[in-house]
Amino acid sequence: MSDIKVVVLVPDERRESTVTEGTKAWELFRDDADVIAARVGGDLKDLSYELADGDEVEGVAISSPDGLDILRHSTAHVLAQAVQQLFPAAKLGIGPPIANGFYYDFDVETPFVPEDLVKIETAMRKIIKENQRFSRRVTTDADALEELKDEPYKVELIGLKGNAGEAAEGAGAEVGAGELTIYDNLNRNNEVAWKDLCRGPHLPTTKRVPAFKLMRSAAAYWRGDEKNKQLQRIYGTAWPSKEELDEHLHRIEEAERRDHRRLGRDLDLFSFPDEIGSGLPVFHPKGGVIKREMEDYVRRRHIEEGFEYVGTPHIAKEGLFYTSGHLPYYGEGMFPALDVDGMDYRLKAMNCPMHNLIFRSRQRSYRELPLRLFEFGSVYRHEKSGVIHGLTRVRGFAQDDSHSYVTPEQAPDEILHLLNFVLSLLRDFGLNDFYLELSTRDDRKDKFIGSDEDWAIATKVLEDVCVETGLELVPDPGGAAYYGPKVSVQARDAIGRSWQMSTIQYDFNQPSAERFNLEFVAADGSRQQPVMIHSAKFGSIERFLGVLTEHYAGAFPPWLAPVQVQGIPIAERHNDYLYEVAAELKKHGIRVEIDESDDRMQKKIRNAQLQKVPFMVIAGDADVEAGAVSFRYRDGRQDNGVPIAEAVERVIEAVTNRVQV
RNA sequence: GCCGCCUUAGCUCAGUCGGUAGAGCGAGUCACUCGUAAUGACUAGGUCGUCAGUUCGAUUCUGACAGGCGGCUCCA
Repeated sequence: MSDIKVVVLVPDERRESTVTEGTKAWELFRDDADVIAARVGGDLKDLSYELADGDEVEGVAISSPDGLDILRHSTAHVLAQAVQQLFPAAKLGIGPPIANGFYYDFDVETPFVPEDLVKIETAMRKIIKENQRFSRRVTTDADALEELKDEPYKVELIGLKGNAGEAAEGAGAEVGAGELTIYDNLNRNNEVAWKDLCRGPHLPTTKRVPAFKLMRSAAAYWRGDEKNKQLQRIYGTAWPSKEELDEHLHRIEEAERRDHRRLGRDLDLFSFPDEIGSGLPVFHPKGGVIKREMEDYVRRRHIEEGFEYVGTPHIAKEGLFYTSGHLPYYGEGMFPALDVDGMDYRLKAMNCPMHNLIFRSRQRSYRELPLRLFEFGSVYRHEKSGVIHGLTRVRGFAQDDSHSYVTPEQAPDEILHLLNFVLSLLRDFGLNDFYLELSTRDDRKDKFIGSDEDWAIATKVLEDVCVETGLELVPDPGGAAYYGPKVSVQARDAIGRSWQMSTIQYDFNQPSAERFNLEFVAADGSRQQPVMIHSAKFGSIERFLGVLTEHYAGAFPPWLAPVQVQGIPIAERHNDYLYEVAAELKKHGIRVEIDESDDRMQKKIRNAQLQKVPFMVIAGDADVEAGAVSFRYRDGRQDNGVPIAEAVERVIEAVTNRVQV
């Protein structure tokens, strides 16, 4: 047996090494228990990979991004084996790793119930304990088809191999594009305990799954198409250690604690009365304060940025939405027609057609451009019943919607202007972490209108502007509106979740002669067609309020807080004194309430704390005598003996500067 | 829209193997007037989501509908 040379890549070092032919990758990393796979010349391999002369080999640690995927995908195999053990009739779908975990789809007669998950988890632990070896075996299409003839979904995937573009998301983990492989799970006697079509790589053995948990089961369409059969999907999570699993579960709890639907009730912000209908929120007085503050601020900023505030009705004759193209392309998203004296009216699902009519209401000159129209437009969308979610997906909402009418030459500057404006607004509301998404047309021509050339121009304009911001840019093919491409701003919240906020869309279709036939008179006296740029800064006021609630976990910055100052008298005789302090604050527009219930002051502090009021001013005998208050922040910090004037100043300062406390 | 689960007091939840229900918090009343996250006592509050069916009898079993939750699909 001859020697071969390999290079082991360790951080900042290339370590040349001579090994005998037939050496497996694991032998290079036997001292490092964290290494669960190898990257050879850029490709991920099992640790059982047999080294070849000249290979450059790097260990893949379990906690690296690739390592986590391998761990999770391997855990998905353990899940599938356990399911087929307990439910022999279950047919396998796909089982890829996903963010924080994995899933596996099964075709079973009866959906899984929570008790099933408990049993499956137990079976999985047994498989892990058995320390089965993941063993890779190269096969051919023909052999695999024969071997897996009882797995109809796998057979379908083999047929798709090579057409990765057509396969479902996640299917790449099964077949990939290269050679077809099957992974056998071998028990201690080297008998095949279970096998699955899979590209790999995998952990060396099942025992290398340190910590996992099954989360839930749900139905999912085969290959993500609602025309296909629904399979039963089991979601799980897996981590390099028990501690990391616990931290993950803790983060989920934290997210639940921030859930705006719960906080909306606890803080008395809004509700969804059944009598009104699904997805139709009402704002209570406290939610109304936040909503009003948001709207006032956003309206003022728009006007400062050169927008003109307009107003339009909630319904219109149906023909308007045929002119705009919304009914043919977006009809099922709109509420059914209302018959008004024999004429069909529709609740509007968007504001642009009405803004177009304002533009068209008289002849426009190039000197007026860019013409920027803005309003909080109430729109109604017939969202499918299963998608409605708190304030983030509703059926009736207000868009902070604007349309800029520009010459094609002005479009890039206007878009950049809008993008910078959007970002500065979001920052004012405490969101600082963004990336952009560019949604473009795909080749489903029936979903989009306009010429290839116009689409190309529009897409280029948006893309250039995106690049100019220097922000991370993620492509989203097929995500465009039917009338043009869009860029959306995705904001990450306090616990790292990203939300689609603002959208900016380039539209050369609605102004066209076949649609609204918008025109302006150019410098040379000719009539030209403007481009319109749609933009919504928050997307929807409702949704943004929901996102902010979760971002702040209900502890809004003082300028947005429904109650900014809670006055807490230590005994009843201090009420009047606090009312004097309150009067001083109210002179400056501060929202202040005095708790004059007969609760004890400890209870009053607790209540203010639970309501997440930013400031508490507490007064007892000592404070009255000194003409001062005890000034408490909601995080528990407190300064005693603060003179009234200074307390007022502190509150005003925080509110005016829109700082968080 | 699809699949599954759920719906009992304002909230969170017990409970009734078919004989119309309880707790804690909250609310109201009273007492207490208190120095940094829950003072005490008492009281009120529920056609058990809605409508049908089975039954002597349904909150409990069955069905439909509405609403919610978790996913899938969708999100102009």
